[in-house]
Amino acid sequence: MELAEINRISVADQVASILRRRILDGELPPGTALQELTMAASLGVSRNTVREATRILSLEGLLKRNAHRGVAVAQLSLEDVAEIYQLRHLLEIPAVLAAKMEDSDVLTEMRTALEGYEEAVEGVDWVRAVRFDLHFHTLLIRFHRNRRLESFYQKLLSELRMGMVLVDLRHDDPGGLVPAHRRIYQLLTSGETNQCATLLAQHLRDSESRLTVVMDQRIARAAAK
Amino acid sequence: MELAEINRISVADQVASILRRRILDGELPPGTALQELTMAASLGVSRNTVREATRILSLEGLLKRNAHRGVAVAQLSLEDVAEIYQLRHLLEIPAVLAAKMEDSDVLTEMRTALEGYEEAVEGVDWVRAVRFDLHFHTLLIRFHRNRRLESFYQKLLSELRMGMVLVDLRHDDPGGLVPAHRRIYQLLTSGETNQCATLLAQHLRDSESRLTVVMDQRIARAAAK
DNA sequence: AACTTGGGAATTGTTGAACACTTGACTCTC
DNA sequence: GAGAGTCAAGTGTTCAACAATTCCCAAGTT
Repeated sequence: MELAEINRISVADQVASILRRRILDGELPPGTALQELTMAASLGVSRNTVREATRILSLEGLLKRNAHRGVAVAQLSLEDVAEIYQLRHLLEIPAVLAAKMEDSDVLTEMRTALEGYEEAVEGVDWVRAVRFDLHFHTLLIRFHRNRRLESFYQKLLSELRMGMVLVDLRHDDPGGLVPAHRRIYQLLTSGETNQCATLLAQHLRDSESRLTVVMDQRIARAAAK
Repeated sequence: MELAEINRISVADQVASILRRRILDGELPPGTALQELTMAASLGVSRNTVREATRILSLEGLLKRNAHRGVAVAQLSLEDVAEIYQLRHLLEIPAVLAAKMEDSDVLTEMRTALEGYEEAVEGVDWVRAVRFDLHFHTLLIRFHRNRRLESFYQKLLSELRMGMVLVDLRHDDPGGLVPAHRRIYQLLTSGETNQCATLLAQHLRDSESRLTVVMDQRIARAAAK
């Protein structure tokens, strides 16, 4: 039986996926206004279907709806970043502390993510690097073995990613955070979870301040104009 | 200027709210199948609007969509309950540990919730009691001062509430958990957060086992039939 | 010149009807 | 009874229309 990949995904969900990818890859930068009719025409679907898709994405936090004013790609504020990083601490630290020897499946996936990260940095592919960076952290959360938490976390990091792909490369070094990831991975494989947790906390603080600095500059530039 | 409460909520959102209330109050028990046309007619709105509402609720986890098979009120499994309680431990314990003296606003709200809980139990109003019980715990989460976390937690407890309002009263004492809440509140007001955390952990285990027992019985009865 | 005041034009919110497709039950045959 | 064909019911999607709201711009007022 060759029923493998029959298209069982509704059109609305497919549209949502397409838009999600475009937003997360930076094709649709934060603030971009989206028109229902235009999108419907360009995607070859009806307006109703587009509305369903935007409804999905606005509940995910990627789009922002304003009644009668249309939807726009959400824009992270500094408060949003602080909130998200607070949650990252709250959720990632206990995750590594809960890591067990039985979690070798997660560890192998983390190795793959790590290698992808390093390759992307070598190839100067910023979008890909961010994707692998955040995927690595999503895998940390998997130590909790909790599906609801994973999907919540995915949503959180998606919001963050939206802000990160936009940072100007000239103001930050994409590869600067690779060594920290490598050490975290090593400490996990050797079972030194406590040491790993402290390193991770440091890494998160570092990552947050990098993002905050860049966003500060952007905001200052935007205000000056 | 008397603009106070102009209706700025879209019809779809209103429909979603109505359905949400009916589900959480147990009017629509888990497993109930819902038909788009029937709902549209009974609510006096169009089918498209109903579809938007069901989309919202399915993303919240209250409804479950099956392609071409309609939507039904979600049904909690024992695994779901375990997952949710794992998250309650992960999130509520650090919340009370983070409680500060400045959080008196939250404490006064907790007092109100506590009183409502006690009244509901006296009046043998199970639905109201569960609502106040879970609202009390939502307030604990507020110590984190994190809006994203609060909305996630609200969603989690909604799922739980759906299962709790259904428990057969003959198999459980609605008021059994009141004293624990009262003590938690007292320990918070006196700033004994560490002691409060251990009591809370015990309370959560207690609450989980109560729910699990009742659900086990329901499942056994359903299987026997 | 700054401020209001009306129009429209454009866009979203909502409706109703239509049609394609899937599902589930029913019947009919062997 | 088991399997194949049939059909009604319901969902997925589209389309066209209209109502409601916002935005913009020109005209008038002070």
